[in-house]
Amino acid sequence: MKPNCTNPEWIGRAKCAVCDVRNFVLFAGLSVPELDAILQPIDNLHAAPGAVLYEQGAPAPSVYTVRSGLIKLKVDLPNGCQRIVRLLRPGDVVGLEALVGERYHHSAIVLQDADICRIPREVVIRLDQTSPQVHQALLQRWQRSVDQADHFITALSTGSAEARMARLLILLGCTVTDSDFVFPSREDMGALLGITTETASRIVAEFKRRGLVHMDKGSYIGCDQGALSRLADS
Amino acid sequence: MKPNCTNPEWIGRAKCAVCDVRNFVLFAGLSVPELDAILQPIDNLHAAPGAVLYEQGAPAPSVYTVRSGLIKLKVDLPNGCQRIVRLLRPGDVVGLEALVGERYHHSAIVLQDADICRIPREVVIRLDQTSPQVHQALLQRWQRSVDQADHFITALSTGSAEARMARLLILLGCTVTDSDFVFPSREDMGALLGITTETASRIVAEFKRRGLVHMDKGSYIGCDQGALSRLADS
DNA sequence: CGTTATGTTGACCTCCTTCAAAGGCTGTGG
DNA sequence: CCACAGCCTTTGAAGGAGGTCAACATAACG
Repeated sequence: MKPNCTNPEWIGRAKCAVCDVRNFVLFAGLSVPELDAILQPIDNLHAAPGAVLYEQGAPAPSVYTVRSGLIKLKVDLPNGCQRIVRLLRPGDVVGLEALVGERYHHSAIVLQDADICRIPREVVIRLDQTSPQVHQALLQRWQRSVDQADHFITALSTGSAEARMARLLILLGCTVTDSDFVFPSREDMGALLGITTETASRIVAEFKRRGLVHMDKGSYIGCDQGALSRLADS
Repeated sequence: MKPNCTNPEWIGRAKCAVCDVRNFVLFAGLSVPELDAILQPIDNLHAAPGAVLYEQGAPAPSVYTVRSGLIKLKVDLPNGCQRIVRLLRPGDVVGLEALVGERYHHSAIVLQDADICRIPREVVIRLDQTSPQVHQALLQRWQRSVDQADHFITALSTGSAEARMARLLILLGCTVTDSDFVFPSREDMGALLGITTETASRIVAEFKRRGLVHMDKGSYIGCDQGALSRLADS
């Protein structure tokens, strides 16, 4: 068995040179020698749901890239409530604020079994300065964060609770490539959409009754994309 | 009268070397010779409320820096509604997506008399590659966009309409340095907070009755920051 | 001075929250 | 294997917050 990031058994030093997602994550475009020079401080992590990558307000020494799984970025509000402001999926970069600031702005928590690379900020800063490709990729990731935040405003924080839920399911449905996909908890759905847990539960239950989503014992099977899209545009 | 960006009469070629906001906008850190080399294609614009810098989906040739005034970024939703996803103020950069993409993602519209510099994307891209200071400033501006978007999610799209309005007034209150500050229309407030125009009007009227905000014929005078903060944290 | 946008207010009703209780799944220990 | 606790989901009932539609007031403007 050769060490390979795609092997779930293998945790530890990342081998980005043989990493399947290398081509669409941060280091796309680097040559193998370039990669070797910076691989040492990079760690590959496998995290189960509930694992915390970092906490809001904590010192920010590292940036993370998501190789598989699903991560939520959560903000604690002054009144004690919580709001999820982003969902991060394979190819996304987490904690970019580490490159320009001292502390993380959110708490990053694993929602679905995740394979993650942790990269010291100094490594990324140096690469950003020496490699035009990495630099360009970095700008694109930053813009991607902005786009995702905008999507949370326009799609998940606007309109009726039903329409928001339909849009969330469409967003999540895009990730259904592996069959072990599981729904977020109703509580997380509420925090994603700015509604209560009960309302989230009611709407999902109603969708199931209407045949818009199919699931067996909590695990996702499929959904009626057309009907959901119609609800989303209402 | 020497040509100076801070002179409202003077519109046209920007003289960033003598620009008062140079030190806190994009080109901070550049030497005067460096500035001279890239000033030619930069235009200084003075825009009245309602002016459109660019439209959502249009080709994106330029980036803008805000020297004074207030700009809104608006998104048109599939159902015909509109949502404001950001407010941009002096020191902010507008249309960063031009640097990594072909088209603008929002419509940028002037809310309050604005003084703006329009910079061709090629100029910024070149500076980004040649000047470490500009490069660093660019990353910070991008992160700032993310932070502002997050703030729209957590502060202006979460909680009761009353609490959102209080947070919006606090946000706007920070800009009250000049006395010609004017409130956004109730319609814009609704689009900012994800509520209807009528609800926005009701809440503002109620705030005025309760003495939380003071205004004379639509022009802002002052507000009770303490009481607003208490409402915002409810 | 009429005309048109914008702000305000009322009445009604829908949607969502709140509080409460019941049902289901999982793990643990007897 | 069963009993029980704990957590999450579901559902109910009541109330309130906000949307909708309409009328009216006020300011802006030619």
